[in-house]
Amino acid sequence: MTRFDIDKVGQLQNPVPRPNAGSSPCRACPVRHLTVCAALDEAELAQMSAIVTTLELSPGDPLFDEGEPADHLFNVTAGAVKVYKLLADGRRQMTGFLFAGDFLGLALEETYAYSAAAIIHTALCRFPRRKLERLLDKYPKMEHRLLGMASHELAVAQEQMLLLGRKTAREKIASFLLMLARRATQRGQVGDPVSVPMSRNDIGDFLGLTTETVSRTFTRLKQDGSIHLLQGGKVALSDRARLEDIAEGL
Amino acid sequence: MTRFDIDKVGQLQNPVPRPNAGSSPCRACPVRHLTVCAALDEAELAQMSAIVTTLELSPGDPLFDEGEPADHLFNVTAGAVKVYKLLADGRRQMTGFLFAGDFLGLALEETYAYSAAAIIHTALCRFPRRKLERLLDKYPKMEHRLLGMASHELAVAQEQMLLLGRKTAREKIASFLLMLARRATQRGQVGDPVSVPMSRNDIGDFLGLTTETVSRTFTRLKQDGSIHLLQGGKVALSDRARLEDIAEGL
DNA sequence: CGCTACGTTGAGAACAATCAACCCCGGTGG
DNA sequence: CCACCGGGGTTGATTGTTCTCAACGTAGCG
Repeated sequence: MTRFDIDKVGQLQNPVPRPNAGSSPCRACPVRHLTVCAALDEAELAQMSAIVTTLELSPGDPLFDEGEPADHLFNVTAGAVKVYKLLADGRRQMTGFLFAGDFLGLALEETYAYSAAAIIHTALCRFPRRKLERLLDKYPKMEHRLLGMASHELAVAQEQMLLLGRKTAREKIASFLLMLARRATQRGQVGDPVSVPMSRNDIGDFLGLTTETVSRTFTRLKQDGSIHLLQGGKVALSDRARLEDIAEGL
Repeated sequence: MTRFDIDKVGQLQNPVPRPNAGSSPCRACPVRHLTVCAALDEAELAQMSAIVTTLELSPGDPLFDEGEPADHLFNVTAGAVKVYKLLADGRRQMTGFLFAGDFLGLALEETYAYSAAAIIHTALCRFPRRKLERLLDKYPKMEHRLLGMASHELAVAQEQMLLLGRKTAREKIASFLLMLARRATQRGQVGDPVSVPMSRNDIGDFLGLTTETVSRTFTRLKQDGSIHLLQGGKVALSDRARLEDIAEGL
């Protein structure tokens, strides 16, 4: 399937933007308020529009691999992306999941420090790094906003270190579900039956667990009545207070 | 002991700077080339000098705690600092160790998202956040440099997630020693008998291990001939190539 | 000269990993 | 139309790495 399946990407409100379509595709961007571009005025937005192209990915499609020249930065406009690092023997650590409005490529190095691939059908904006950096020089306000985002990413990363280093499987899963719910709410989607579009294996690689342990832990949370597993990768947070307690280690 | 023990802080080349001493204490800063301040011209440096104060900490002294209003940012000029987060029941995750030249407080939020304390005798520069932010508005070049640093921190954090989520105790210790060595070299100190100023417990909380496992793993690496434990918390990397292989999971 | 903090080592327990079987579902092709 | 196949998910049995609990050694400091 190469055609973009709009039904699979619930959050996509508008027709898919085409590469360089119209005078200012960014103006109509459905996720603009969520991301870097929110800070831009008309003139800046026009400049962004001039350098941006859009692309779509099918489930599993790689976006880039660790070590490649980092020629582009991206903004997810719909769908879901996984970001990960690998060890030589294939062990994998997800470093993040990205959804509509999330920015990708903040590490402004010469090569990508991680790999990225689509989880489901996904639409992105792509910015050439060189050109974007030139814009940043011109508009410090954009750089300021980027610093704010990097700063927030850093806080998230530290929270994830706490999870990976010190939480039990049960606490990890609870934290994970609550994080997905919180982020869904932030971008205006439903947070309670929370959408979990990634596989058990992907979740395991995010939480430092195996597929089997993820599956078993879901089962036990279900038996406890803390959650309910629904159709289509949705999870109902039946007892959110309990989940919060579990996530905090109480 | 409240007096600053200069012998314990090998990297301190100059007399300890005093609060607001001289017209421009930053000009004489021994670690200026390592940090944000490297990018500054004379005028900017003078402005930094005007808002900076210095302070010293004894081993174990807290710098700030998670949740406190984030009124200050810091720059370590000598010594070593640990940064960590806690769970309600006392489980602790170090999110980083800071040495001379390292910047602290990049998360520009209203409150600190983590706690920080001195490991050994430590000297720091302290910047009021409000005033520094005003300087950032005025000098985009400084903000640019800060973004670069945040971006680098992000890459380091992702590497640490890989370590915490997917590496064995042995691989974690090897990675840790090599990281300390690399960073010591970068700031111009000796990297081979590498200085390890933090306790086994601190190391464990950084690597997601217990004191005992850290100790046992050191012992096994010593038995293998990969390392030698020396006096004064120094570790000789007897077989660095082997350590590199272990750290990569080979 | 003890006290305390830190480090090391040992024995046993526990949590998660591994190995393996099975189910379910969707897609494919006979 | 249905049998086959493959991927993802669940569950079970067993293993193993790391944790826990405990004892002991050592060094620094009052």
